[in-house]
Amino acid sequence: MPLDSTRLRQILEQEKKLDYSNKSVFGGLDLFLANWFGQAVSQISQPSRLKQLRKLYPPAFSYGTLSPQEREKWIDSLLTFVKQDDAPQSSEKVIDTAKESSVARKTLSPQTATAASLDSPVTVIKGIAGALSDRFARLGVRTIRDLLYYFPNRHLDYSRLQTVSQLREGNDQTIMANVWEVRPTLLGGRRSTEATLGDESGNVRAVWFNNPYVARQMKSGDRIVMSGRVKIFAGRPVFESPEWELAEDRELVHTGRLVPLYPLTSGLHQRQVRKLVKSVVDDWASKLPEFMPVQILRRLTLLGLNKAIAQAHFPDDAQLKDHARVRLAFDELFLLQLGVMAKKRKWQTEQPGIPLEIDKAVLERFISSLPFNLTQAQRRVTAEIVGDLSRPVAMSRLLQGEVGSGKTVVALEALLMAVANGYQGALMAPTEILAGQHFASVCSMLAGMGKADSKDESLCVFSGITAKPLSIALLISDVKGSAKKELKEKLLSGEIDIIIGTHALIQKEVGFAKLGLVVVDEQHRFGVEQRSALRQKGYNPHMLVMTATPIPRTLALTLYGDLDLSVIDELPPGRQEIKTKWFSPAQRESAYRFLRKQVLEGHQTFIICPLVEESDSVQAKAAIAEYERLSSQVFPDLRLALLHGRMSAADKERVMVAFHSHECDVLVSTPVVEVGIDVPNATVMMIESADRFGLSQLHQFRGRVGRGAAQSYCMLMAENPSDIGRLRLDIIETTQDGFKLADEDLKLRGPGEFFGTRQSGLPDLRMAKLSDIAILEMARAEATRLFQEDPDLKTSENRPLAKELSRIWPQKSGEWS
DNA sequence: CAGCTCCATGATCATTGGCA
DNA sequence: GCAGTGCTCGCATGGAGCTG
DNA sequence: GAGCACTGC
Repeated sequence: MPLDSTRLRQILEQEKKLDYSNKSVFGGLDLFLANWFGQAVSQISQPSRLKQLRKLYPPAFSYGTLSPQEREKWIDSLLTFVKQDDAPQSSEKVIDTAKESSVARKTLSPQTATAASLDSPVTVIKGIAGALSDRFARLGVRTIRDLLYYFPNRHLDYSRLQTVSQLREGNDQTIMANVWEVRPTLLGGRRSTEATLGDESGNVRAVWFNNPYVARQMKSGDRIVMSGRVKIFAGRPVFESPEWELAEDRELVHTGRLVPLYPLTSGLHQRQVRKLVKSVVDDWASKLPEFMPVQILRRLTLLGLNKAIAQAHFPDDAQLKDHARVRLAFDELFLLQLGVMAKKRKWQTEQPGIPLEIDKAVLERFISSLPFNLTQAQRRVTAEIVGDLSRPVAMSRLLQGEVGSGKTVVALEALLMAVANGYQGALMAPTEILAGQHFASVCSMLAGMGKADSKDESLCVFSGITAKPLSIALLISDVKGSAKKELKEKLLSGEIDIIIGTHALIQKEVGFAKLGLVVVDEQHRFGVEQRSALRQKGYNPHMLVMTATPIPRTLALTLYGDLDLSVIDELPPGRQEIKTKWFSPAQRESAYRFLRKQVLEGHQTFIICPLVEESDSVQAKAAIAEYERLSSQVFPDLRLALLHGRMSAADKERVMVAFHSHECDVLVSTPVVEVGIDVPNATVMMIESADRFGLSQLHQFRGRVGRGAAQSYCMLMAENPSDIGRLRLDIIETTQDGFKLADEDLKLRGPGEFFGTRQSGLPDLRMAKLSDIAILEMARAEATRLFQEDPDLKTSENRPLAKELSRIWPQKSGEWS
């Protein structure tokens, strides 16, 4: 039987930290040592070792009487002694042969016997059977590996060991103490437990409400480590339902260290999960194969996988915990990146695209027919897109640009190129309102260069632009049966050149004759799946995705690594700054006065009500209520209108049209307006509970005004913003740059709002917060590099990586671009 | 709205002692 | 498979905030 | 008291 020295080592290390003050154990080390050596003598059989032991601990030995220097020396020699004892078990060389026998003999872990693997169900773990495995399954944990990757939400810092006298009111307090007394008691009518414990510096009480059992688990005289919240009660410190465990136990799990806190589901207990994870980490973490190529590990000085996993759960210190997170986050982002790049390469090589010839004449004529000049950025982006179109590879490009930066013009250029080549183009918007607006603005842009011959509201034919007449159609659900049918037929026959609509466009019944280009507006309302749906239909058109949501470049490149990126980072000249200010409740009246004044001057205003998501009845109510309050009490004399996501499309449309034509002055709305209504006469955007929106979203709202010549304003109402809410408001007040705001947004609230990575079929990001740009960049750089060197990951060095990759990525890979 | 998860909350008595 | 035993480990409740 | 391992049918 090998000597159990972990406890001894803990104490000795502790003693070292305390500068050999003989305080690592209450009452001095001697008592403990006597005990330990007593056991040691009885367990050691080798004569030579016994002799060493006797020498270290002669009969009259007393640690307390040694000088600090002597103590240091003595402890060091004791430690070396103990290490010799451990050596055969932990030395790497011997393991492979020695392990099986020693493991089988020593730990009675049936896993090793019954060929369990990392992918075995959790039920092979001792302590998990039917009920528990179901609960774990609810958390997505089915296998051993899942459990290893089941990371804590956070850690509690119970690592600072204190004496009783040092205890202060507060959260993460830890002591090591003797139990003087434990008894069941009645607290607030509940059967509870109360204990008194003490060390040499004083006593503390601990109470466990509603928890009589503790009294039976703890005996007076036990030495325990206790961690938790201390409150001052009647002038004395008291632990409230603290965590605790016996000090002479083996390694501490629940106290006295950085303690992991796992997400739970009902029926699982923190301690239970912790214990299970601990045992799994101990038994299995070292068996995870390292898949990351060594050069990368070295170059970035990343932790090895085994260690990272272990440290992510039970870190030795905060720094290691961080290193572990970096390593694991890197894994996620790196694999994500590799996967995305592989997909891109796959579809680019497998399906040939349609090379379009660039009709410079048409392009030039279009540009010069516009009543304004293109900005530098627009020209640059046009060139990028045109370049893509002319290649025999389907374009897949993300076009970012602020509201009002002129994305639509660029899109239209691309569409014209498709048409000039005899192909069709489609423009898809997230809502019907927007589709309608796009239709209108596209028509008006074209009006400058050709004669319009508008057949009806949903079909417009231009002559004089391209060789044959150019027809543009709007396909939305408003278009009635017969007309709709006709449109579809014309689309199929190729008679319609450009079609504008919503998701309906990619629904099954709609077919195209020669689809050459698809432009998708507002990416974030548009799933990756929808994009790929088109490809599934056998078309392989060029694709341009437009978004007004500024995504920081690195993030965009990673999440949408399958897209190329173009940014219009310049606004047309003469764009005004929108004056932005937040109002406290006390200033509400003056805000209303201001708003009224603007209306009286002939302008229009928006009021946004606090809805997080549309299509929710509760929230619709909020908007309705606000609308009623405003129209009856605040602005009875003004013309108000209401818009929310619960209304039928036709009603929405009607309201929009009415507002657009200035039949009303104030539009009370849910965030549906976020995605674009163009009302140049609107000058005020008032946002209720502004602190509940993300910066980017606020910025989007703000983009709804200031589209005309008049000075425009954004008024942010916030009842009592939290600190970070307040911070956000300050930022948006002073910043007009959407990209900066997006960055700030990431820092302040993480990427959740941005895009759920979840629904997109991408692998989970558990450890990686997309806000750690540094890791993102590393991952991207390494992935790019690797992809260049060995795109198929077929060198022996990269094989394990390939395997990991295919494990992480959902197999149904054909489904999206 | 419903279903979940997470988090904070929950409660007192008695008692003290010995000197100049 | 199922029942019985003995084991270890165990709070209950309400409100808050999030998500389908 | 819930769940689990283990035992004995």
